[in-house]
Order: sequence, then C-alpha cells, then structure tokens
Amino acid sequence: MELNKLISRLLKISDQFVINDGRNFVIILPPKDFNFDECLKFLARSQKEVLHEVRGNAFFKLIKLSNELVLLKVMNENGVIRIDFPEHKLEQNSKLTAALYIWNLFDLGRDLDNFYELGEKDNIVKPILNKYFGLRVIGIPDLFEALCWAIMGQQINLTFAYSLKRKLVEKYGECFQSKDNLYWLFPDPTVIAKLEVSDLTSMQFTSRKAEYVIGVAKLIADGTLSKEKLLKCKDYEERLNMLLKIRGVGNWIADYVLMKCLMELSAFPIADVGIHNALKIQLGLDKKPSIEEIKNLATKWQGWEAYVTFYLWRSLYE
DNA sequence: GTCCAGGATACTG
DNA sequence: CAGTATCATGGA
Repeated sequence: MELNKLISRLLKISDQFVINDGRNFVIILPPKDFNFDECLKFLARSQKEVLHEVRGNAFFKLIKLSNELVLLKVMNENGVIRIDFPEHKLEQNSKLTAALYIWNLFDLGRDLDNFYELGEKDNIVKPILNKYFGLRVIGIPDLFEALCWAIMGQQINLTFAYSLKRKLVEKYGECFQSKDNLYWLFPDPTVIAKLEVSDLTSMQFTSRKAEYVIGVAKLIADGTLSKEKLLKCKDYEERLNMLLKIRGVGNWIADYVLMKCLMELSAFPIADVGIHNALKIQLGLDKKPSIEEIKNLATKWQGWEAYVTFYLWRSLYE
C-alpha cells in the first residue's frame, strides 16, 4: 500500500506522531536526516545485550507503561518509523507514550544543522559524519540503568560488562515472555536498594562495584536523586556536580550519564578509552592521544561533544 | 604469561 | 597533594 494512502487513513496527532484509529501500531515521522538502519547497527553492536534485541530489520524493546509491561517492535517502513505492539492492544494515550519514548531514545527532536556545519570544518568529524550519516545519540532514558551500566563498565572490557549486566537483570529485573523469547526490564532501584554486597559479589561484581550500585539504588529509592532533579538544575555544571557527589561516580560516569540519559550535548567523557582508541585510529597515530591533545582537538567540538563522542564510538565496530 | 579493558577510590609517602 | 595499589575477569 502506498504510504500516502496509508497515512491519509490515520489519525494525525501531531507533526511527528501518527496513530491508527483501528490498527495496533503508531508511526513516527522522523526528521529527514535520520537513518534508522544506522541506529539499528549501533543497537546490534553486542550479542550479549539483554535489554533489547535486534532481529532482522526490527528492534524489540520492553518498556513499562502505566505499570504494565509492554513489548515494542520498532522498524523502518518506507522512511517512517513504525512501532508495533505484538502482544498488547493499547489505548491511544499509551501508543503516544510509547512513540514519545522512542522519539526521545533516538534524540529525534534534535536539529543537527550546527553539527553538520561543524563537521564541514573538522577533519576528524567530517569522515565519520559522512560514513555514519543519519546516526543519532541513542540514549538510556532510565537514570538508574545509565548509572549502573556505567559503574559495571568501569575498567573492564565490554564483554564482561555485558555479562555482569545480564546477571543482574536476569536475577532482579522484570520479565515478559513473547513466544519463545524473554524480554527484560532493568531492575527497579527499590529492589536493588535492599540487597547486600554479597548478593552482587556472588555474581562477579567487585565489592566496590556492588557498594556503588546499591548506594545509587538507595539514593534513587529514597528520592535523594532523580532524573527530574537533574533536569531542574540550571546548567551543565550544576548537573555535573550533583552527579559527582555520588560515591562511585567520577568524571567519566558523570559525563557518560549526562550524555546518554539527559542527552546533554556538551557532555564529553574525555577519559573514555573508546574515545582514545577511536581518535588513535582516525588520526593514524601509533599510540593513543593524551588528554591534553584531546582537549585541544575538542575545542572545535564545543556544544556537540556528545555527538562527536557517539560517532567516534560508532567508528570502533563493523 | 602479560597486558589492557567504556574508572574510581583508598591508601601512602 | 601526587603518585600508587586495588579491584576481578576475559580476551587478545
């Protein structure tokens, strides 16, 4: 069926979202510079990922909508993003909420014109911008998940980090079964807050990491820390400082979380070895650049550090 | 066997 | 206050 014909039969809720009257899906009209397949490659970067699945040309994600677990199937259909609900019959408001979730996950509201302009003038950004054109920063909307994922990833290879995450999620997260597949939600902080350090060391966390994760869970569970509070801060500095007060959170995690959870454009986890390796390759160096050298390069990236970082990470695989 | 992974903290001189 | 040890495991 022709796309225009299809859309004409849909109820248009806003400029971005189209919701079908009768059928069980919702369509997002992404900006024209968005490339779903590029984002899919990022999502498929690890076979060990437990919190979503890429199968064929679709991306499956379990989310919680008004206390109900809902499975999303997200795919590209003739240049628009289509979200199916394979196991649920949803009200329009729930469909809209799911669409907003995906909208924010892919940072679709962002106008990237200034980033492209920057790319024209920068020899490092230009080639990766062209090569992965259409890629957007893909977020981790849940603050607790973003913090835990970063803590788990400290100073270990990503394979092992994924293994730690899988164990945590499969033991303490909620689960939904569809056909022969299980889909998981990241554990709730109120659950993790009640754990002992030994509950996590028994699944190969270091005792340090176990303390950090439980500590963060407690802060979020008792309301001391929340995404809302971070969003209310007046600027980047204030948000950074709020995160740096947390035990286990250093500069790398603070910037990582601002970038991936709050979609902060100026966030730049400069200590990240992934950035170091990507720059080494991009610049053809025989060793990784120093922090000072990177700071120097990054003066040209002001305001778009998060996007440069994400494109550099993308350059590390496939 | 050695070295390094998407670091952060506690300890030491 | 800057250096250094420590964490725990897997893959190259």
